[in-house]
Amino acid sequence: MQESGFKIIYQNGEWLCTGEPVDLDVVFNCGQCFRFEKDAGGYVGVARKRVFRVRGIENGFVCSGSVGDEYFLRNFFDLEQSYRNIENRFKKDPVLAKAVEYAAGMRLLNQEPFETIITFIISANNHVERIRRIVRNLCARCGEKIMFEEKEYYTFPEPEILAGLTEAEWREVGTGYRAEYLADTVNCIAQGFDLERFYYMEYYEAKAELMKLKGIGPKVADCILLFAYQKKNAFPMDVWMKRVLKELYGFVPKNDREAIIFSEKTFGDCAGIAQQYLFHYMRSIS
DNA sequence: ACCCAGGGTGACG
DNA sequence: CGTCACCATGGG
Repeated sequence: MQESGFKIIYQNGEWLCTGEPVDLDVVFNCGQCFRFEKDAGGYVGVARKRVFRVRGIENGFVCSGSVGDEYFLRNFFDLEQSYRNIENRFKKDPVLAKAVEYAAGMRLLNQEPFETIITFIISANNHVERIRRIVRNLCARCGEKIMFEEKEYYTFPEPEILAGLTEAEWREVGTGYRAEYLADTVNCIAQGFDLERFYYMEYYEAKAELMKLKGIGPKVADCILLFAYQKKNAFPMDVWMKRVLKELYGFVPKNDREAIIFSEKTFGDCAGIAQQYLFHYMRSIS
């Protein structure tokens, strides 16, 4: 891993994080995270029970609010990893170069596993804006209220809380036919299905293990492994990525397995990061 | 009215 | 192993 050289300074009640250019519009709209909303002063959202505001500055960003400590920022914004270095590597591929140019300043966020699991079960066969609304409904109904800048925000509910929801109540939140999967998976986790082990588990084993949960197939498992467990070779193969392969690389795979093999060969060990640039780029030009 | 969305499940060969 | 209907919801 290439060091990014990020420096974090706490001054005047704010956390200054500088080291590489960061584009918050890309970070929060590239489809990895559904919990941060934009306003005149940047983005505000909740992660790991902390409510905070982020705004972009030259060569970095600034956070204010209940951030807590420096370690949280380093982890959440993946500050140990140099994305400038990755972007330069990706630029050798002419297609990726365009995606990187469009989405420069992207960073993968390290999100909380349980939240990521639930969110991406909801994401299946769904629209980004609708996923946002469903997650917002869920948090407002079951999360803990936190006041910030005179507004209400809600934490993502713990497994024990969501285990109390009936399938009908999951439907009321707007999850549709996924309600059955969600009720089952949440109960499984609340009863002890261990989520910590995936941090240390090898990618393929972790993927197979995650897919034992209802509502988690190959694609959703890859999203969870990429967005929560830092498995940067995980490559979520969704409809947009199939369009990328077909329209930008002229490759039409017979099935998902073939598509993933092509992607591994083309994008290497950081395929998941490449996927994120491509996902954002493909959606923008469609 | 029709098509689509960061797909997964279960049934059937 | 691969294929395929079906799934609830709302926006274009």
